[in-house]
Amino acid sequence: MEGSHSAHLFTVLSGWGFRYKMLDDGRRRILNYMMPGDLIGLQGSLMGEMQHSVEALSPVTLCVFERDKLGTLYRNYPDLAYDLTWIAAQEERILDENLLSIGRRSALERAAYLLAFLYQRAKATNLFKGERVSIPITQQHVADTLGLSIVHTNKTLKKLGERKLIRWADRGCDILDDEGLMKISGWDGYHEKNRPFI
Amino acid sequence: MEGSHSAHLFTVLSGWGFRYKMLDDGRRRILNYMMPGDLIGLQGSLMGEMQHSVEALSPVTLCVFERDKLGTLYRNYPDLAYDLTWIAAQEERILDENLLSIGRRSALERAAYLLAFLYQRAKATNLFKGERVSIPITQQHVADTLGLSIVHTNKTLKKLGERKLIRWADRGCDILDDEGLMKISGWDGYHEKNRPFI
DNA sequence: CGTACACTTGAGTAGGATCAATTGAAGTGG
DNA sequence: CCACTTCAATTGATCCTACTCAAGTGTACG
Repeated sequence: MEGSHSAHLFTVLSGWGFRYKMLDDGRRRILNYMMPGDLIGLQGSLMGEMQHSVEALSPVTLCVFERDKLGTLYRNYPDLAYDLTWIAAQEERILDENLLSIGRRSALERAAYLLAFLYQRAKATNLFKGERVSIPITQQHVADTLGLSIVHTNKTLKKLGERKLIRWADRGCDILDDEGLMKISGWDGYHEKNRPFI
Repeated sequence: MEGSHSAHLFTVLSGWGFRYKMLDDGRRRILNYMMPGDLIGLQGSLMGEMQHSVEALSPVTLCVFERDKLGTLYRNYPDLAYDLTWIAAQEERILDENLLSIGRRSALERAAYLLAFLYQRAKATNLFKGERVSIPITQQHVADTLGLSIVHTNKTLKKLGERKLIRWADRGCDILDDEGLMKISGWDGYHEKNRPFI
């Protein structure tokens, strides 16, 4: 929860989750999604207090670090420290991309971007074992990520469905045409090399 | 420039700048503003290539690091390495906040947030020596930050001016009522403690 | 004196919000 | 096993915020 003083820092080992913030009036804003290899709570560890909340979308397993030992880690394991910074910088890069998308693209473009992005990230982390290629989110999640109303989100996703780019199952989305989504969104894909796994 | 392979990492010592990305159609998206104490090029240093461009808003002085020596720094100066991560995490926090604002607030709220935010950050970094309290940006910058058209940005800023919250000078904005802006934006201010200065 | 750039202003339009209902699947408890 | 609730997805109608188009002003500068 936002505002909590967790004594821990986590690495996601398996499963899906998301980071979000709430506004006073009850509206939720999803900031990003968490997948294996992501860090949870770095901000909290460095600055004393979580600035956002985190929630799971599927059963998740985590690796736990003691927050107090972060200083020790920096002193004794410079390579790990470097990896931590790398992951933080990568998260920053993703946020840049999201910001670009939300500020300057239409609803259809944004939706296409989000789904292509989630699909590609998930694929890069082996979240799709075998053929099952479904993203475990609701349309409300999409709306809260893109800053659209649910109604309009629904109509937008329906358009993507009509074009055979995705198929919306209950509580999940199947990607049918990754390339097609990227073309609509004007996004050139997720290129990440050598992500360290802590 | 985005895509460049700079051999350097910089710290801003004085002056204003901003980070941005361009879309194919020529539209610009400002991601964040840079002030004394900020890092430029960490992403580029860690991942080999700049993912965004940077531009100055006023004369700027920088402190230069050799990118190659980042490994050495992590091995020999763990405290500095820790500070680097701290700054990266802080940037992430600011991006979260921007994302929240852009996705879930009206034009007036967003504009109020942006100006209050810039004002408070600048104040925290001693950018305002003496009485001169002016933010050196054009309305085009505001538009490209908030994802609004210039026309609508102009009308929105005018409203803030009518309410005596700001005064728009040519190429600059004076903040008259910081509290009032925060109230409109529904933002509770910039609380940053102990930022390291590298 | 001409050009460029930042800022203004007005008119018409459209993309997405809000309001209001409905369907359908998945629990849950008696 | 069936009524009852809940939550996700869907659809239609109306409204309004912010966009686009189109001019115009004022100032700085070569």
